[in-house]
Amino acid sequence: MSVPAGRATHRGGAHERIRRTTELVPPGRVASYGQIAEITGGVSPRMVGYAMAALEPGSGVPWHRVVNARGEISLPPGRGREEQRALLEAEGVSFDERGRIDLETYGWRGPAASAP
DNA sequence: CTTTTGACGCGTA
DNA sequence: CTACGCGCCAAAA
Repeated sequence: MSVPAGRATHRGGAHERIRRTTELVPPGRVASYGQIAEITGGVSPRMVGYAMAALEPGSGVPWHRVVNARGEISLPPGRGREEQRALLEAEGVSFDERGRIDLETYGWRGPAASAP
């Protein structure tokens, strides 16, 4: 164990771990920033947002499946808000009149839900 | 080394 | 329902 100690079990960028957790979200489902943070561990919901903001186009990360705790798209208009909604609707995710997603229906159940 | 820049969540009124 | 404040931390220049 030649690890410097401190930090989580793995080192590397916090963004990298967040990115990996985000990639676990299956199509047609959405996860909140807080949920991604909780699953990643050791990071705050804020950090997830910061990590998403640092993503590059074509990174392969399903960033569009990350929404806020209310089931709304957090991106500001003109910054990809419409694009995120279009991507989600293409996966079968429905929005209500207020532009919100029912997390009880489309919310991701966590990595355990993907594994029997 | 310092400074800048952000895609949140939650409590309280 | 709205509004405001606080906590939180990293990566890039």
